[in-house]
Amino acid sequence: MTEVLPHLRRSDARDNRDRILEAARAVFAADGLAVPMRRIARHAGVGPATLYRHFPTKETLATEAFAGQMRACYAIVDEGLADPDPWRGFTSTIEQLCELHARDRGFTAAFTAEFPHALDFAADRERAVQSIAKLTRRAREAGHLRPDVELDDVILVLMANSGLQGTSPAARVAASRRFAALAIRGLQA
Amino acid sequence: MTEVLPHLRRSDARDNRDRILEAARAVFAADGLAVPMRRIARHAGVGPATLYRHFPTKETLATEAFAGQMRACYAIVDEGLADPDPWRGFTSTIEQLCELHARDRGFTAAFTAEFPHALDFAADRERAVQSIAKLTRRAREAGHLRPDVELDDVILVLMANSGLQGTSPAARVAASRRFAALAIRGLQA
DNA sequence: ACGCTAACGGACGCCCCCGTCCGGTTGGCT
DNA sequence: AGCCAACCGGACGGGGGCGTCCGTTAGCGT
Repeated sequence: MTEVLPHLRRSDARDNRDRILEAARAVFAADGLAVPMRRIARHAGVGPATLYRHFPTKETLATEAFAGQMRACYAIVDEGLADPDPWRGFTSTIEQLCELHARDRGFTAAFTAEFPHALDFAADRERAVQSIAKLTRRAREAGHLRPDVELDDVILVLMANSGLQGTSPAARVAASRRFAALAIRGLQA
Repeated sequence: MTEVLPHLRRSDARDNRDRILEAARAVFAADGLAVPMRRIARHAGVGPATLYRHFPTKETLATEAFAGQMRACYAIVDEGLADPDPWRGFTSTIEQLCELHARDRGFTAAFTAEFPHALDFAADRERAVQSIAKLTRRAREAGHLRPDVELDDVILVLMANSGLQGTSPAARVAASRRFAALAIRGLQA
């Protein structure tokens, strides 16, 4: 009963955990999800066993590593919904989501293709998709989108955006920006 | 001097070569370029050595396997250029190219990302790109495209299209069709 | 200061893919 | 029919990623 907080890790363990997550974010963002676990371990200055102890699978690692990006996604769509102007809310959401995905190769892969077999993202993703649906409906009903535009069309745009794999991150972001503008015009009434 | 046709292979060799190419087309189309060479060999009912003898590298194999698709690409853009209506030529080219890429995962990868280090496609690709540029210019000058649309925008659309990786081929084609329509509207004046 | 145990990481065995060698097979020509 | 060279494919050694074990280190509580 003395164990009020039973699972506080030791300080070095916490440090390592943080370093691993930081390394994972960097490596995933640069080279996607298909990198060897050991590379992340090396980048974090940690042995393979330590990596596996903290994160038994790549899924668990990715889930935690991308938690921030996931929150950013929520923030973007929530901000879009909070905008009193339906059209501006819609367009800025699309633009920002596209840019976010362009900045991080790994997150894109994790978000769209989910994972070999369903990530913890599934639920989160669902929530985000619901919000995007709401955003889309609102913009359409305000007469800014073509009447036949559905949620699926917006998803289509986001998926297509993930195909923009320029060499440098800067090129990806630039391409993504142009693409978002083009896609928005394609959806507009 | 009796050797009028010096390099006619033996019949079994030709058969195997054909079977390998057929297998490569099937496997590449279904699962992309990142498949083990041995899987193609097994699918063709051939030993690994035979595969490597005919095609020393994956590049050489892919180049020959996709020769047909490459020709199809040319045919599409040439047909577009031959169309007296610049707009119809432009749109039908985009639509057909998108569909072609949706039907074949491997070809998409080979065409866009080229290859680890430049495929024989490079020259062919260049030729196709030139034609697309011509097609784009023509449609723009006819006033059907927004004045600021460049070749790069069309390339952007084709690259984005390659990001549409639905599970089934049918879903990919469907998504691709919708996407092409959306993109064309986005480029239109 | 000291011991206890959580935590570390080098090393191991496993599996899959790669590209090649070589003994056996078979098509094609006389 | 019989020869010979072109051709085949099983087998081999190398390399790399995987997930785990275990002897050692070092945080933390007393």
